[in-house]
Amino acid sequence: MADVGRAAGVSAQTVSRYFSGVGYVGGSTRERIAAAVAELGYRPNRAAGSLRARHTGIIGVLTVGELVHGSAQILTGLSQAARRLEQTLMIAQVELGYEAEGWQGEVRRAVDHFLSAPVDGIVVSTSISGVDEALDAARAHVPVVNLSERPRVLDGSVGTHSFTAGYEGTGYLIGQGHTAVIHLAGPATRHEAIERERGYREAMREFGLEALVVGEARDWSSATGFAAAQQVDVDRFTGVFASNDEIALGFLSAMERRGRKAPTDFSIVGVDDMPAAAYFSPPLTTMRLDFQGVGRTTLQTVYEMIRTGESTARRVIEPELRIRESVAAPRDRTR
Amino acid sequence: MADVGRAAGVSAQTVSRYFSGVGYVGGSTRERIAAAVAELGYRPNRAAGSLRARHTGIIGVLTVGELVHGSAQILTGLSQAARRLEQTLMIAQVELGYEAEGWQGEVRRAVDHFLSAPVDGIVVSTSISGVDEALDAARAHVPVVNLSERPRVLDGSVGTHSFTAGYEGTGYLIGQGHTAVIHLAGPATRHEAIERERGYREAMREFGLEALVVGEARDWSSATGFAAAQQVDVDRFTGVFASNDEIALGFLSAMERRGRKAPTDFSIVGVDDMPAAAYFSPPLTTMRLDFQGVGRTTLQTVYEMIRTGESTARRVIEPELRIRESVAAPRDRTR
DNA sequence: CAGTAACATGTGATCGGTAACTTGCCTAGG
DNA sequence: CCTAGGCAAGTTACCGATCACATGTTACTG
Repeated sequence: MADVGRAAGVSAQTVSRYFSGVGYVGGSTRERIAAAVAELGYRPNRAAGSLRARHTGIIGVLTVGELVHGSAQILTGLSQAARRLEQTLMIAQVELGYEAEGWQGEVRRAVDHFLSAPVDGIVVSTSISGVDEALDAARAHVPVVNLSERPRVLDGSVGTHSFTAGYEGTGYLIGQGHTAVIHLAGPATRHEAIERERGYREAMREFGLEALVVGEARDWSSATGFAAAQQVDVDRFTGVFASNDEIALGFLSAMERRGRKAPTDFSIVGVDDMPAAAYFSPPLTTMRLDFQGVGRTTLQTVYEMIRTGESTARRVIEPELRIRESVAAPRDRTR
Repeated sequence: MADVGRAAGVSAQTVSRYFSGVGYVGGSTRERIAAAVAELGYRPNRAAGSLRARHTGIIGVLTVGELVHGSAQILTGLSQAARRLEQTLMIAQVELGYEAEGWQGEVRRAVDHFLSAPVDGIVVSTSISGVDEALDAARAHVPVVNLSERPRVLDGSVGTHSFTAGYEGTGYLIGQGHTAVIHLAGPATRHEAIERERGYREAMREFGLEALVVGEARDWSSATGFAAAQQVDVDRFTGVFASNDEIALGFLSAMERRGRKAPTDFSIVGVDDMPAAAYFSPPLTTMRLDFQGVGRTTLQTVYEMIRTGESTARRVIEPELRIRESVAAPRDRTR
């Protein structure tokens, strides 16, 4: 900055004002600085600036496991909003191991990494049981926004409404006349899966129907749905509520091998509305979740918390039923 | 650090040595520092450190458009490798507009943002025609690795081999007896799409067959494949090579509406091997691309370039045929 | 036993900015 | 005519680390 100042015939401090926009810089001075900047190819060094200013404009994003549809879309939304607010995203990924021990340490490491950067705030994308605890250390230093279905601290959290997705998805099936509706659960470690199942159970209970959860999921993959379809008794259900589209796809695939197609032999609804879902065979009726929107409001939320120092109230994004062709009224089996 | 040093009875410089690992720190001193660090909850400030040290350990990742299967997996690979090498990823996204003008400026803005951070290196994930030029400014300051099919500067670039994907995917169809093979192209702005088409054309040419590209793609989505299927003459082909799995899915879906199923009525092969592809109806034969691997070697490459200051030779990851059930020998139409 | 190398630590300058305060000018209001 | 306040800059200290260099100790070597 001193060099630029010299070239423009002003002090470094004035150049600093020119870039930061705080304080006054005269019109002609402004032009001379701009010229000097262009000529020298100068760019301010944010690492230096943030040292004295005590904020970096960096927001840490913690992701869990590989980026699949939902988390990738969330990240897309986060980075859209970050660009608009001129914040920088620093990402750290923790591998999702099944040995409970290792990954808590991983989270702590990632948090340390962030605080050391240092970041102005942290968002935890895709939350798992137990992250909350590992995050308390960070809360003391910077705002933390939890993108979670069941955050331990409600304020300053954002989430989709997975319970509603489960409740309405199942309700739609029931509304079409299905009474034997089974559920294909997602991984039990994930809050989204737990809430969707809870929504399913609640809907079934309200209508006096018996809930039945099929299979055991280790992940959100189609393999999970495929495996569930292989062990299910095809005569014991007419409706299926799947915890996500990918699982629904696996189920569809396995049922096709067993000679059953939706919506004639059974009906099915998923959750997510991944882009491919509209082209499944049949096109899948599903509870759409606006992941990009979730990402955007999440970033907006940390940003506000950073600026104001106060937690905002919990924000929730509601799912929306997308009717396609995988659901029909059940055939009368007694005939 | 001075505080920690005081608590441990040493100078700040020794604490610095303790953290950085360069220079000598005695055993008992090391323990006292560790104790002081734990007690004070101290964490070094990397923004400060990098100011003097003149490197930040941050690598900028430029992504284009929203994170879809390929780019999301690449990012996953990048961040896995980053964690292992103790590098930090800073991501910036540029929106993929169709007004040629705007996005060149966007790239320049993002590069500026990176250089200003400042980052030690830049990787450009998912390259488009013209990014190369916008990147030259950055090359003067830090190593830039281009994740591209046709980089303008070959050294220090990484890519998948899309040409091979096109060539072998088409070749497989031909090998199964198909002579009328059409191509569902990807967006013409993307190098991957161009190379896959080139591979397709080359294979057709070698066998003396006539190439036919159907439809016009604006993106990689299923809608593209769906639209192509609607305008194609079903009697003029038996084989289909799609530029990616998603497009193949759209095509499958539209053909099913027209009463044609693979592999009985036609055969089709895609590219990518997205997780869902194995559960399409029918399970899709496709050219698998190891995107996570691409991400990992890309990050490894920038890292080496940062350390050594020299460009590495171009690295290419080869696709691999995954045979499933969407391809069969063509039915004899004359009968 | 002097000389040298490895070990262990400290001192002062410095990286590139920003905060806080100060100075000087000009205009408007009482 | 004096003063308050907005405007336009400059001065100095400081953010939290690392670098280059200096110093003292111990161990080994010939």
